[in-house]
Amino acid sequence: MKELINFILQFGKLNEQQIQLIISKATPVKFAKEGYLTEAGKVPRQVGFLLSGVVRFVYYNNKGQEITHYFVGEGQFVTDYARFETQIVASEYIQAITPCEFLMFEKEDWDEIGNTIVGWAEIESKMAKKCLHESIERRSRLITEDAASRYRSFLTGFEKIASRVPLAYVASYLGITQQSLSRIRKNIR
Amino acid sequence: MKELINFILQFGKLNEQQIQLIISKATPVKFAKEGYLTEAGKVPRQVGFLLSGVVRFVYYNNKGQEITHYFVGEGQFVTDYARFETQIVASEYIQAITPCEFLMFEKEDWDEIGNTIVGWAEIESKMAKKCLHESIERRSRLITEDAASRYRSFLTGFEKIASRVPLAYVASYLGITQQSLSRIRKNIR
DNA sequence: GAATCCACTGAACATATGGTAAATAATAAT
DNA sequence: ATTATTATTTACCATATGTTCAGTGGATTC
Repeated sequence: MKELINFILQFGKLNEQQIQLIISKATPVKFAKEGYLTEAGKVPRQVGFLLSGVVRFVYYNNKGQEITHYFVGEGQFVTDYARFETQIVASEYIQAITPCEFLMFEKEDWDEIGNTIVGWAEIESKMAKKCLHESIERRSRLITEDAASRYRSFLTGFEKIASRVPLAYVASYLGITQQSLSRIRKNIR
Repeated sequence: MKELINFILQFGKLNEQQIQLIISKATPVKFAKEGYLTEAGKVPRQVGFLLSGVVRFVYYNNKGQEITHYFVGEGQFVTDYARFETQIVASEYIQAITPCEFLMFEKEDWDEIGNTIVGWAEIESKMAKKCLHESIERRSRLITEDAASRYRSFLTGFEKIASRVPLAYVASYLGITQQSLSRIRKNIR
């Protein structure tokens, strides 16, 4: 629980009562490897705070290609934010790459937290803006760096999880083929 | 003013009093072509709602290359959100590509709006999440589409402003050189 | 209206990455 | 252990895009 609270405290203050409210709504849930936290076509009903394991965000683009667009490791919230909030059918999958442990929040409880804790919307807004900023940075790398240097950025940016992610997913994330990434890895060492 | 209010109403409800508060804080401001709304190294003090003109978001990456990472046309808010909010020194420039007319909000007034209007943080949060979602989509195109098809996406996605943006900026946005874009344009027609 | 500047186009060659197909290596299943 | 399955590496050639350099056309300035 400590990880969860500390994570949130990065974005705003909470008093003891508010912390207790959050904790009271969190349910420990485990996912097996390759389990789906969110599936395209379904409405996301939960947000999870990832305690252990690695997760990827996946979708199929209009050419039917599977794109892994992000990885999340321990110590982050995981959900299809936009669709969770609006309760619209998701367009992406969130899949456990390794076995995962979450602290899970149901939509109703999450809403209660939002309605009860003054300043919660601001906390969420800050989280979203941080994600936005990171997303812009990632796009930037895609434009200005070649695949080898993007792979190096991946290795440092996802240091703790890099070794736990299959190469094919990493290649998709980097925007190259598996074969290219394999070639790059050979030349880097 | 109508454009401004309608834009905000997409993200949440406002009563008449709240609308009046927002209007009372908006100041019309004009920018000449190539003027800077925000400069890297300075703390952004304003948010502008763009009434006419086109603006680009620019930064210099660690290789010193100038990257145009986004365009905004009429009917959108324009600022370095994250830096404006946190009042941290900006890392990017926001530059008028054409002469621009804004409804400008000073930081203090924007804060007052935020503190006065119940539900404002939620509105901002939704705006940020929408931006985040678009940002992810753009990254996706970069990964899965070749330059020609990205250019076509640009033409439709920025239909109203495409013709007003110099080719070099578009090329930078698409992640290719000016020469490549020129070549692509030749082959598309 | 000449001179200057800037945006854009074009061509020739270099290179990174893709596509295809196959060979190994690692992991899981029996 | 053996087999079956999946993940990764390799090799070959095709191609999109980069790089460099030059040229053209349209603005802008004097």
